[in-house]
Amino acid sequence: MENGVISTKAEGFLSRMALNDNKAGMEGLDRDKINKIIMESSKGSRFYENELKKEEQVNQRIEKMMLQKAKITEQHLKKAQAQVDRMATELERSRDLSRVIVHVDMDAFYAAVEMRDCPELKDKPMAVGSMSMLSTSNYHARKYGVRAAMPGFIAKKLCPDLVIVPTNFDKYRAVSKEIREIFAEYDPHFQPLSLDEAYLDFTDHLDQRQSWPDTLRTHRPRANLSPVLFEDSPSSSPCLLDSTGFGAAGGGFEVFGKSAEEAVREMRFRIEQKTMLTASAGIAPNMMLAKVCSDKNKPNGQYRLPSTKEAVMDFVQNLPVRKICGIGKVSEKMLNALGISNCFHLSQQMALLSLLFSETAWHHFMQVSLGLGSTHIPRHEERKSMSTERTFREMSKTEEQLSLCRELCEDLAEDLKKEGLKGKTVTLKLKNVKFEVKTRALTLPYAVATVDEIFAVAKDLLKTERDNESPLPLRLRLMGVRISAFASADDKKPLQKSIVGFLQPDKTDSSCASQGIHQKMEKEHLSNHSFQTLTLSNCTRFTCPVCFRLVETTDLTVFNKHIDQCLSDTSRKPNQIAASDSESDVDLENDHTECEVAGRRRGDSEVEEDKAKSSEEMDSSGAEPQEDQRSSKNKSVQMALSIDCDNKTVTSQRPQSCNNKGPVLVCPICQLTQDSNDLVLFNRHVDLCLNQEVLHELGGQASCPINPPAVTNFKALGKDVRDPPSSPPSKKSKGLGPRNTIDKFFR
DNA sequence: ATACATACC
DNA sequence: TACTGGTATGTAT
Repeated sequence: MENGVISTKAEGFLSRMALNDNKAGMEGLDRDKINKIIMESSKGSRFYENELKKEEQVNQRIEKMMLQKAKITEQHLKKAQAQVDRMATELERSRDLSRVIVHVDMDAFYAAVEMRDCPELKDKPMAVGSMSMLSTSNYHARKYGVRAAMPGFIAKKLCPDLVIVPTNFDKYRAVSKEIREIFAEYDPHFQPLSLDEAYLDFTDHLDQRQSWPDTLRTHRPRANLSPVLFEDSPSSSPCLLDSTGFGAAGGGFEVFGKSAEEAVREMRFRIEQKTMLTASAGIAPNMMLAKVCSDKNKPNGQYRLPSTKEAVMDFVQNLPVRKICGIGKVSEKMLNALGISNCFHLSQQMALLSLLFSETAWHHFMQVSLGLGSTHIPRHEERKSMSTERTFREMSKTEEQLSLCRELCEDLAEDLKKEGLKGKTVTLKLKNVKFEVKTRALTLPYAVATVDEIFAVAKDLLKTERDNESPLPLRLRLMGVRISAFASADDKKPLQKSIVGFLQPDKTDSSCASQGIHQKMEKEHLSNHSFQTLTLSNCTRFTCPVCFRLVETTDLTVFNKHIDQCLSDTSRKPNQIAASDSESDVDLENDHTECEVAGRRRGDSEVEEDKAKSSEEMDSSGAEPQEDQRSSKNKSVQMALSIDCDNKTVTSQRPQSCNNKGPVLVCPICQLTQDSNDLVLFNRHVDLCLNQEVLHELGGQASCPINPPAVTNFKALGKDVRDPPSSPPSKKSKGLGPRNTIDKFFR
């Protein structure tokens, strides 16, 4: 409690709105006065009302926790304590103090860049951002309580003279590149956390450094630097304060020592020379501690925590929990409710925490309270999602929402393309004018990347939300689209393996199957191999992956020709695959790019089809041509299968060998258990799955995001498959012609 | 798998 | 007038 989360009764609740002065340059502010202004600026706004609501939720969580706590007996605690102690011993044994981990963080990065480039700003309170939101503020502005994540209009009330500079990301990125070049010299495997921040493992550098001659540790000011950026900086690097001319005349060299502190000081010196911006750093035996340390002497300072257990424990005990990366506003408040405000309390209450928090949470607390953290920096991790979102003034018109949605999908598709990624899960994010946030996601059985594919899903999700909104319209202030579940090598291999297994269930032909596993093949080749396996195991007839017809030949060339034919039919047919492009613009009345996603969660497609079509309707199902509506849904699936080749209904076949499968059929492609034991239906389902996979591999042009139905579920296929959203034909034929593709596929 | 909350910059 | 945008992860269902 002495940490003073709650300092005035006025904010007895609403800790989320109050000033967050847990930040360098914000010590000793008149918090009450500042909070009063913040509250007055916000009160009554929709934002404020929503914060109130969220605050209430947190309070209830805390209440629930306190009730739990009340039920805990001495017995429980004793047992928990024993477990905690055991674990502490275990963790203690794993303590590694041998690494030297550094966390570097540029000081007020965006603001500093702007000040550097506009000297006018240097002695003014300034912030980077807009009237709506600030990204960061300089130290002068922080004295007024102006800080990152505060809206500009409130900042202006706190500090009427505040200058707000718009963000200039390209510039920050350029500076970021410069500092990363320096980081790389100390640790080629450094981990960037953002444009201005990184973890480095200095251990190896320091080892080498011990044998370096002075010359390698000597650096000279390259240019005259302006006076310190921050008038109140506690310290500055030695030897760069010569404002009279070039460097420190003659004696402007500095030889840096061999210690960790010296190496880090050198790195910061070089950053300042190169960018005219200052950085702060923390040096510690692990990442968790290094991060806290870098904040300690901010700005333009560094702090080294010695690599001894005593120093670490001493440091940690006095650490407010809020300083720990991962403990934010809410966790802090929950811990405070238990009388825990620093890490000493944390260690004292560990048994209790183990009973009140999830395993991951209390394990984290445990590590923190022992001063433990990662001692090696994880290698660059692959991204797990990609998203784009936009805030705007109230938007209620369906057509505007749709076209915005499409725009977002376009941006996302473009970004995906840059990184060559495809994902299976599309998530739509909506925030209404009351600041209530909703996310709606759908996972497809295959990865997608194009605008049309993503939009088809996002639009469907949006439509569903709109349909469920009780007093229409949907009044939005933000929309976002995210894609995740990226297709990766890890993802593909087991999948392909299972296809092989499926195709040869009773053959002991291990040579073929194991080839697929042993040979290190690229994704494309892996699938290629699967089809070879298919054809080889079936010797005289090949199944076309596009039209599913059996081709009676032993000659791969002949078979390839057949597939080429099918594929070129695919891209030519104006009414089918390629049809949607010309009308891809959002058009409420004639939106034939609509691709219903089958198997939707609420199972409401039948309901939708019955709905009367209104002029404001996103749904275009009512306007769909009815010619292909079948009395038998079964038949529509067959139609779906035949689309790419011709109009004939084709029954696909599978090797007899799979007829001896047991009664429970699991599709090897989508992994879903099928309800029916009918092998014909089952085969058909697998065909559909395979077809989609393959068509996507062949260039992603030919299919729309349909969930291949379970054998008992044939919803919504007839229409969707015939009228899918697809890439423009021009794009399709470019660079990825059928000929090339197939050659690559089969050779 | 989905939805929502928390956290970080 | 006006309270972000991008990513990861934890928690609950």
